[in-house]
Formats: sequence, C-alpha cells, structure tokens
Amino acid sequence: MISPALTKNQSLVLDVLTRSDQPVSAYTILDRLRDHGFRAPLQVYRALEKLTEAGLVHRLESINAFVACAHRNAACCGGHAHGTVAFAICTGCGQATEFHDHDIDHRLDGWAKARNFRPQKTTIEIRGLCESCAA
Amino acid sequence: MISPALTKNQSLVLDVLTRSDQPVSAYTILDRLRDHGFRAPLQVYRALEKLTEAGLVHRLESINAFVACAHRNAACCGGHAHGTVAFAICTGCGQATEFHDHDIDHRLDGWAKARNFRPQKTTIEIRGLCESCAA
DNA sequence: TGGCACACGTTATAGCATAACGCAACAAAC
DNA sequence: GTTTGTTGCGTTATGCTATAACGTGTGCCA
Repeated sequence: MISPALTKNQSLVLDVLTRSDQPVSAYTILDRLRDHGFRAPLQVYRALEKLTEAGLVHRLESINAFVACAHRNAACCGGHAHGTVAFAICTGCGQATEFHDHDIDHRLDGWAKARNFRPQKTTIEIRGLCESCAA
Repeated sequence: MISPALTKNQSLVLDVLTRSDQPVSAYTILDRLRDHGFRAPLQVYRALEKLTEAGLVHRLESINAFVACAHRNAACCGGHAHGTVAFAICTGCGQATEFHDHDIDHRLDGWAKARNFRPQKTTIEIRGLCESCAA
C-alpha cells in the first residue's frame, strides 16, 4: 500500500480527525477548516475519499461520520495491513472504539467464498452504551 | 415480541419492500405510494420506524435503504428471534442477501461483555460483487 | 510543447432525514 | 359520558449529507 504524500487539504482534514476524540461529520470538518480557506463540502469529501482509500480514515456508516484510523502505528494484526475494521459507537457520549477480530473476518470471508461473493468493503458497527454511559 | 396489527401506512410501506427484489430508499417508497395518498417523507419514515422496531424491516446503513426481513418465517436460528442480521450487498446489481452467523454474534457479544459495552443495534454489511456480477 | 493526470475551487443540485405544529381516533379511568 | 393519555396521521418547513458539472492551475514526461 504505497501512498503519495498528503496534499495540503488532505493533511488539514486528517488533522481535524486526529485531534478529535470523537467521530466528526463532513460538514463539521468543513466548519472547522473555514479559517484555513475551506468553503465547500467537496473540498472535504475529496480529501476524505483519498484518506479513506489510503486507510488513514474510516467512515462510520451508521452515523455518517469519519474517524482517523486508531491503529496505523499499532503492531497488532501485522501492522497497518490488518483486515476488516469494526467499531463500537456509544450513543451516549459519541465515542467510537476501533477494534479488529480475526475470527469474524474469517467467518465473513468463509461466507463470501462459499457464495463466490467478492467483498469490496465491509462494515461492522455496534451502537450502544459504553461502560461509563450505561452506568 | 408482541406487535400490534400494522396500520394502513405501515402495511403499504411493507408491501412495497416485500414486492421489491432490492433494497429501496425512503424517497423511492414515497414515490411508489403517491397513488395511495402519500405526500410527505415523514409518512414513510414513521412507518419504517415502526416496522424496523418490529423486526419486519431492516435498514442498510451503508446505502441508506431498506429491505423487508427475509427470515421472518424461517425456521433458522429459532424462528424470528434470531440474533444480529448481516447483509451482503452487490454493488453491481444492487441485490442484498440477508444472513446470520451465530459465531460472529458470539464474538461481538464477547467483545462487548469484556468491556461492559451494552449493544443496542449492530450493523454488519459486506459490499462487493455477487457471483453473477463478478463474472 | 503538447498531452496527460491530478488536485483544486466554485456553483448548483440531488438525496436523505427530522422538527414542530395541529388534528383525529381510540381506549382506559373516573 | 366525559376526561385524559396515547397513538397515528397530515402538512409545512427546515436541516443534514453527498455529488454533478464546470473550469483552473500545476507538474510530469514523452
């Protein structure tokens, strides 16, 4: 997975996501970057597209928001070349926790292979209450 | 899971979904029901909300569309009281295949329990190409 | 130096979802 | 039987999410 250096817009968007402790919507990103010259949604979406392709950012389908990949320096799962990403998203505090599960990957893989289904992108998201918010 | 009888609007919406061989967006449902007096998105969304609560309809988060539950009469997984629903969605032909995997449920459950995370709704969606479309 | 690829900026538009109001029907409680 | 609460319904308006279509500039390299 060789990626070119990030462009200015891509860096700015990634920076917003990295600084945030929660998923951020595209329009929120736009607002946070108005001082840096951002004026239109497409500037955000185009950057997000590249960042997502590069695996630096994940999109949370169930809440239409984006997060920086939490594991790009992690040694787990053989570094950044891991399989499917899963998220637990707290509906209370909004926090999203990224995790990986090899067994689940394997099960889904098995299902797909058995049916000659060729996966492109897999989404696994659990919405619920985190420990703090459930108390 | 005791549900009251469906209202007229709910029946109409469920009927559209049942007849369709593909997921349908809320606005498409609206269009298909204009002849039956539907005029506003909320009429659709309110029906969808109830149907989803009742487990008769599933929402596909990754494509913002809805499908009738494929398994409400099935004997698998102890009838309609099964666990999490998963989907394989073909980006070619648009078809969505519903399936269940007990092992995956179990793994996700285990992850959640270990962290005292209380799941409310879990989304599992594989987008890719079905056998026909991959050929 | 022409052609190509790519990022960018702008305007406009499409698509998805909900807020807030009021009305009507029905059932339980008194 | 009237009150009261609940539920569904219809309407208008609005907000949020995402992309189409156009043109510009820059760097690369054949």
